[in-house]
Amino acid sequence: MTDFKELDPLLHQSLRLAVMSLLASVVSAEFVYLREKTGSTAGNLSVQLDKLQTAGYITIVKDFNGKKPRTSCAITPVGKAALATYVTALKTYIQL
Amino acid sequence: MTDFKELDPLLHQSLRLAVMSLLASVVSAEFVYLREKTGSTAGNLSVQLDKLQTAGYITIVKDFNGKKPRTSCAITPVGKAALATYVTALKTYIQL
DNA sequence: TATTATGGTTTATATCATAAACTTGTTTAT
DNA sequence: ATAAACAAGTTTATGATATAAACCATAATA
Repeated sequence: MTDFKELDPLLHQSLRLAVMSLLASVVSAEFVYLREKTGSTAGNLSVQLDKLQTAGYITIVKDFNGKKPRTSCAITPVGKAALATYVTALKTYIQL
Repeated sequence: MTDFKELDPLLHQSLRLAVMSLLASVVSAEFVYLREKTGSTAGNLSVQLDKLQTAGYITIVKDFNGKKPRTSCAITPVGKAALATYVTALKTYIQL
């Protein structure tokens, strides 16, 4: 130790990190599922998903499931790489 | 998984986490040492140390080393416990 | 036809992080 | 002796961020 590596500010936020964590292990996940799993409000989730998409960390696809709107999210290779880098950086702060 | 545990907002910030990480493994450390190790500005460090002290996570003692002012910081038991809890919570977000 | 529910988005505000400016005192140069 | 530069911090101004509340659109229900 040490030389603390910079922590990607986009991932260093609990809701966004939780979303990325969830998306890392599945092909894709729906908005409602993410909201329930994270316990977040829909508004907050909507804002944070936008930021992750803008950064290229996830893709968001909207369609309809019958008559209901459906928002599906998936992590991108860029997002996976960023998450891996983030975890590596975290290890310069805490012993895992 | 999962049930993401809440991340102590006081520790979920890079400079404060770096400081706590440094203090966790020593009896005490001086302001200048912490500034150099973290690469932070003095102003930012000053503010963040205050917050950690206010939370009871560290103690700050001021004295003089010859004629120079000296600020020494040490982690408290409360701070150590909070750090341990934080690490545990982090593990609900990332696989270690 | 209201009313409630579903699936979100927009935006207002309060908090936070940070650098810049400042303070207090010391050492060095002139 | 005076001025200039340095050391160790602190204070503050402001820009960015996180979040809940308010809102919108459509669908199902009473």
